[in-house]
Amino acid sequence: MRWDDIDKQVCSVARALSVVGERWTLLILRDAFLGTRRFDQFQSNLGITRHRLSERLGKLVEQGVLVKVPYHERPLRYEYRLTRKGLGLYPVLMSLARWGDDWMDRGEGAPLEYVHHKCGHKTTPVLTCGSCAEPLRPQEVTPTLGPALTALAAQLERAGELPEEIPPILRRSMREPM
Amino acid sequence: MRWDDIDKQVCSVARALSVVGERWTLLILRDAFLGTRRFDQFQSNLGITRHRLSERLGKLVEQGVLVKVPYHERPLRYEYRLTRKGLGLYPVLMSLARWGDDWMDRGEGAPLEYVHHKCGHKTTPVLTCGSCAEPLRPQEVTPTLGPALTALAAQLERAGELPEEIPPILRRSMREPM
DNA sequence: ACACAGGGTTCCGATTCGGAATCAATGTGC
DNA sequence: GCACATTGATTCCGAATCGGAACCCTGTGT
Repeated sequence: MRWDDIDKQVCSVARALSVVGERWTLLILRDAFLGTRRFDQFQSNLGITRHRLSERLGKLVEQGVLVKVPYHERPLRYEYRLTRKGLGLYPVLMSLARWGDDWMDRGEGAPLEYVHHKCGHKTTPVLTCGSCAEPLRPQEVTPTLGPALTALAAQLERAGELPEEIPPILRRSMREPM
Repeated sequence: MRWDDIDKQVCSVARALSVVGERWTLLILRDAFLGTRRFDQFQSNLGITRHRLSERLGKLVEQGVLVKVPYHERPLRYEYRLTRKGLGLYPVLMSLARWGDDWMDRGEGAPLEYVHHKCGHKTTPVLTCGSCAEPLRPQEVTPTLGPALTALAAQLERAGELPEEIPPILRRSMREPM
């Protein structure tokens, strides 16, 4: 399978990665969350080539993750800002940063720390359950078929499909996790 | 800058991506979290080529994200299991999945849902502050220099550096975020 | 008229990817 | 004993992607 076909999969992770899964894209977004907005700032911060940067920014705008906002008329200049969709990637970036802090440290401690305004403390981000607010651990979560896959499964059943025609995501979700 | 040099950056996101930022790697890990363990299962679930899969698995093992555990002697066969380091990526995967559910839906609802054993509810993962347990929003968090960067900054100051020699991450972290 | 800044685009050689075939080490069925 | 399957790793090749550098365009400032 070609990489550009992953967005066709019935899998949210695959679909997310079809937008942010290319080289540099998440680093561009990290910079955006730290306040970078202009083409040249991105370019010199990241050390990405102008060509690649332009390509990635274009795709992110196309996908609604960033918007081009004019900050200067004549000559018309745009800056790139996170949309609500883009801001939604905050947990992804923070989780990556936390994992990097925890597991990729070189003995000098974390590069950045994060102060949470509400409580005034340095924060350690934790993924919690939206229902009970407990930390979410992989061993304590069971994936089940959601609407999209139940529909698909029913459809296949009506068609009287053979086992080997079950799409990967269904096969996967039928096994016991972890 | 070449992509394989990003692990040299003083940035946790960059370091994390040097391990999990290549094509397919996060999809392999998604499968691992759903219970996939054997080479051929990964291969047929993902539709990745054997060559690429072997390469990616090798790197993940090298980096300590997966371990090869023998599940059959003679012929010696290994399966790939998540280590503690690998399990630490759960928030990254869940956040990606949630973002995909929220923003990449095609009108059929989520592919998978997740039941949390503790509370018995379908869970929506939320990133919260480890200190005050409130949801963590980008606007309410200020990044500050951590140990690694304060040390670096002090070092540069002693050397009496010129502004343009300030490394990207420092330049970034000096600007006002968002 | 000339240099400069911001924001790209074009071109080219190098790297990586995808697909398919091949190899290899052990079994298993008959 | 021999064909065959399993579980991978390895090789080869054409296609796609990447990295580096040069070039372009619009407007400004002098």
